[in-house]
Amino acid sequence: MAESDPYGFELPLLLFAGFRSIIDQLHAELARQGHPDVRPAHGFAMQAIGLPGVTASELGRRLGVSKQAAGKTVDRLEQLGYAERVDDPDDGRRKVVRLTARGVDSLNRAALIFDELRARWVEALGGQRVAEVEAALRTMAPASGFHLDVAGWFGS
Amino acid sequence: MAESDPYGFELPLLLFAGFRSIIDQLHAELARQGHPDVRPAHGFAMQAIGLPGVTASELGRRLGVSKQAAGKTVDRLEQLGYAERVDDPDDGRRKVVRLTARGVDSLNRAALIFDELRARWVEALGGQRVAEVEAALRTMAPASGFHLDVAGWFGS
DNA sequence: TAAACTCGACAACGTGGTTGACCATAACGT
DNA sequence: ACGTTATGGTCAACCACGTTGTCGAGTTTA
Repeated sequence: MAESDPYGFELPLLLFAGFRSIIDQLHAELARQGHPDVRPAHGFAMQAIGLPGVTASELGRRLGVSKQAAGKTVDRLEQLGYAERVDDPDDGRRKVVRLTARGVDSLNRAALIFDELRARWVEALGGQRVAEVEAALRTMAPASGFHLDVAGWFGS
Repeated sequence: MAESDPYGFELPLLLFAGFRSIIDQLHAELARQGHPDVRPAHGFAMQAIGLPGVTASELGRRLGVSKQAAGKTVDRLEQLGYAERVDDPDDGRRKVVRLTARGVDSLNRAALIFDELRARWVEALGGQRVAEVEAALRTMAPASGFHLDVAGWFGS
């Protein structure tokens, strides 16, 4: 049992608050830099698409959602000008989703902003403490291959 | 600039993975203990309702969403048997949302499970390291009064 | 008492998730 | 070579949860 000092429910709250504060700051800065329409979900989807591009089905697998849901996200990204669908010449069924120049730009900027935000943590806490937090989290919750169906996961 | 070791984008991923892993374990255990239908969003809403109960409008304020959205969440909780609406005798407009016995039970169980999950972190990392993580997060992202419109926030 | 505010509800809509169905195309096993 | 199976993309219907706008009923306040 853990009748230690803090209540156990604080830990998840803090983790979420940390996550949310970083993502909010990212998108505020992204908006300032010419990408006001990107939502968190779009950023994660674009990250999953990557430079080589993917099919909608594969995107669904990476994001942990159905291919139909992935298709809808691609629709949205296409409509916002961040991705495009091109026919695969080698496979008549496939349409490869690729990032547009604008999509790549947003991803590059996001990477820089993330580095900058982490630097602020280092400023406030020291590099060692931030590294310790990361190490602790890596131990308890590997961030590899997790699902990004945040909206659906939390709600319904 | 932060051209240190890890890429900055890993930190938010780790924070989210930590949050999600705790919440997922909580709900797996909650399901095992007789509450299979509670979703994360419901838990947060019930936490915001609390033992004294609130009006839907006030709940919306606490959760950072519109009163209509809060009302829908209450509909859902009512339908699941976790909350009920009772007329306020002192104010003909108000209907106070109160947790049912089942709602209170789920909240009590959740508190115990949260403590237990934190204890697992302490087992794996040591009490001091967990406390340091919490302290770091408290510094960077106070968990007080934040918004729980997770689904809407992440998506649309 | 009249005006202003608040609460709860209804409607319409946007976004993103789900399943189920369907057709076109590839890949595979006789 | 050909029929079966698997895969990819899309359409339709539905659900959950958020939004804004409107409205009637009840309270507060000037």
